[in-house]
Amino acid sequence: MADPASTEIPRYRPTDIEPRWQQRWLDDGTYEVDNDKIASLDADQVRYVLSMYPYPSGPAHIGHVRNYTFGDLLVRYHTMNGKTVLSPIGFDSFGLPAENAAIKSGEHPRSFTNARIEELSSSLRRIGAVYDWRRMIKSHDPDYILWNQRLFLTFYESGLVYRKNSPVNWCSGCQTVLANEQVVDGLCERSDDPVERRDMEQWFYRITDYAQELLDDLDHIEWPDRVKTMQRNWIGRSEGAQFGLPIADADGNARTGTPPLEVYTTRPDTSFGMTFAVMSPEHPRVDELTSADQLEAVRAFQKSLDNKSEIDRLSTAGNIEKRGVFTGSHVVNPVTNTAIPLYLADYVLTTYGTGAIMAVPGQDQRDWDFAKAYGLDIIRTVQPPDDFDGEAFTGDGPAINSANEKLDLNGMEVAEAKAKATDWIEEANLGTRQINFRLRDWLLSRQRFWGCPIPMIYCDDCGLRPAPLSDLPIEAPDDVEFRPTGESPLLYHEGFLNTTCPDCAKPARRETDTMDTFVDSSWYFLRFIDPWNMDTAVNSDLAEKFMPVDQYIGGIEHAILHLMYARFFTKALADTGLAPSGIREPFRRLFTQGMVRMGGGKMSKSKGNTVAPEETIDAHGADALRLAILQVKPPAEDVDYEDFQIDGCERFLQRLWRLALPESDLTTNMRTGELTAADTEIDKATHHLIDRITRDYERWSYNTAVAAFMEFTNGLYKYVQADDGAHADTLAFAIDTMLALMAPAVPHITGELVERRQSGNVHLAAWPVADEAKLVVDTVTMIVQVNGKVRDRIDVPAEISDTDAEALAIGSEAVAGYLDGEPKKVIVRAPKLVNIVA
RNA sequence: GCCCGGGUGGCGGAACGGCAGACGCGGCGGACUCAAAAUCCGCUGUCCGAAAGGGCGUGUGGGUUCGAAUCCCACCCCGGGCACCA
Repeated sequence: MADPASTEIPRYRPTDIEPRWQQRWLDDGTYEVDNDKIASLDADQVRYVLSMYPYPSGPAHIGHVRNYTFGDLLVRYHTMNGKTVLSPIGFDSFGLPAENAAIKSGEHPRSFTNARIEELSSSLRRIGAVYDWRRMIKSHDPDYILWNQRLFLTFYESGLVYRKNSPVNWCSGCQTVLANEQVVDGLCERSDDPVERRDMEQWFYRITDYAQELLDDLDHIEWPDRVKTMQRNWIGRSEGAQFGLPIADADGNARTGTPPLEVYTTRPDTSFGMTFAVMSPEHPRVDELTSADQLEAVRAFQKSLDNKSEIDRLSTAGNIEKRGVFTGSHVVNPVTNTAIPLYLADYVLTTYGTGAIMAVPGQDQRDWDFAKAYGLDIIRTVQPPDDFDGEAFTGDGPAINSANEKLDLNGMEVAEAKAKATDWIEEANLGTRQINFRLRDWLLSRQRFWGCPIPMIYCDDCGLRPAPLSDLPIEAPDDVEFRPTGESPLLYHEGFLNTTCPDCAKPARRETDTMDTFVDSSWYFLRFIDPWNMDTAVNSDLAEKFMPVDQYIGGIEHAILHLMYARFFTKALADTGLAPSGIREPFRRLFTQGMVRMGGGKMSKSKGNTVAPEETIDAHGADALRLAILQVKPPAEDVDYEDFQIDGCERFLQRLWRLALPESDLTTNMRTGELTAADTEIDKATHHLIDRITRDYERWSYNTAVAAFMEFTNGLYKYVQADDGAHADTLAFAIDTMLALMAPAVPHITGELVERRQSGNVHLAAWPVADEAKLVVDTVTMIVQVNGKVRDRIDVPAEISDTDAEALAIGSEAVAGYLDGEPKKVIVRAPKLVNIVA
């Protein structure tokens, strides 16, 4: 016999309720922020929550969903806390994949990209993420191109832009430049031709001007320590000395009239152990310093590096024998006054320091390996400890073998020896102390079509000229043909190429390089503040209100490049007057969420292992998917898609629905009147839930928040099914409170249930506040340990004194058997623990 | 190779230096059902034991501590980044 009541209960059908709520959020403009209302608000009433804008690769994959769920939860949470929350969205819409698609299919990247943006926008709406869509920015919007180009020109005027030669990956078969990603095992992924390194004149941003500030300001932002550490290491500040090694003549004496070879070292204290020197194979003085009989070997060595990546070159794996070559020349170690051989080695880079090093095999493992391979001398200048069984010794210890007539370091520890050696180098006029950074200037030119054109003009008479502002935006043309080789169509488009010189009005040609897409993403967060403004790139008044971004959310894979470039842009914009000078950092707090992996590897469009959320949403609903994302792992960690527990989450939402629905079969008979002990328990648990969820949301512990919801719901099921049933008021408060706490996580079902319970719009409701008095616990389970092992548990009053706690523990029968006479020591941590050391 | 993370039951995970394994998945059992599904309730680290109870247990090896998953050192394995994928 079927229960007639149960058939009448409306079922939880996410596909029925979710679209309605999504439409409502759009229609009501709940998450839109009007700039004209911002002026009257205090900074504390305004929040700026931003998830990194996505590259539009098509419909969202599950990695996107994870990212945007975290951000959406925060937007909704802060909104319920009474804040005005700026939550914009945009698309990083320039880039290689659209160009590759164009080469394959002939479809113009613009229409291709716009279609992908539509798909991605639609999936973002379908997961229930809320944005102020009116502020949408696409990197390829003409307006955004215009301001991007204006910023470039302003930086150019300020001396933050320059040109120099730099190597690119060149495919001789395709006659085009390849991205690193397009080089597979040294071959072109399109044509399989070998890829060589070729020098080209390219554009750079002078990010190194900001190296010290980029380093220092890390101390003032709330970012994960690991990201700060990665950025510090990337900037790579080192203190050392730069000095000259005189070129030796045939007799081994310093040659006159030839400038010495400049080297940089962080360990000037080890100079007495310098037994050879090494130049980068690209060093400008290689030709000058190569002897006739070594010329052939040097040329062959240089040639062998054409197809070697920097990672290969810096790697210490592989046989060192083929990684260097003797130049045939010697230089003089100015400290020992002896001639030492000069080599080239692949692991010395022109981009760092002076492009030449002094080699000290005794204290540097790579130099040690090199010395062994080439039969060079090894002199220790730091005494290793007696039990040291390694090769090069890089640790601290007293200096040895380190004295000449004027300088004696022997016996000094490294720091002292370093200071003294540096002083001496300066006094002896050999060189100067020097701070170096590993950070290199930002190469922003790309030999591509689908990017923001660099607004420069080449005139045969006037040279390089900035494009006039009236030309902006300079857009990539629509009538282009993509060649199968991947060459940029800009190189052949006469309409784009031909212009006139802004100075002499003679025919001139446009720059065909476009900007790195990291340029677009380096300031979009500033444009979101007032994307409609056509007077200025950044609305400074509003920027003062909104900036810095209170919470920036994105993948850990952006820990270095994007986040460093955005920090640089923010500082440069402030210094060039384009943004308020006080805004030195873009993102006050950063959260880097882990990646969603598939079969253990990174999920990406290029690997073809993405999972579309659409089917999951159709089958289980967006709320179940959101909940599964929150539940499966701490947000900071990588997660395998296989581990998502959608079924369990959907089941939980069904349980919630059944319990919270006004016509629930579980709540047909409820008590009123006097509260019982059980009611008080539930009430206290409700206040504890408020406390716990608030703290979990604040500390990004969403998986434990979901556990708390499930635990609480299980408790309520027991409560309503108990013999004496639930008290109507207690239960209503418990359920309404939980729905409010869950609203940021699962916005559709909570919106629907609260509306059906006639409790209003949960998303506009105030965030619940716990009653401190109800959080007080009066009884605690005290742990009694003997030698660190748990032997008893005793319920004690929360305010128990140390003396009483100890007496209780010693008197415990369970403990007696483990004690042999007087305890040696008793550690008391009342009321939680007593440890007896027997 | 270098820089940065991570490693806890069958699985995802929880745990201010203080009860290891919350919560979920899976599994097992029970209730309901003619039956099944769904739902509801219970059990579920491992070894010994009928049970009570006890031993062992957080990648491996050492250390600090009254007490270590947590702090330190070394090693192994997995992931991210390495400057033109974004």
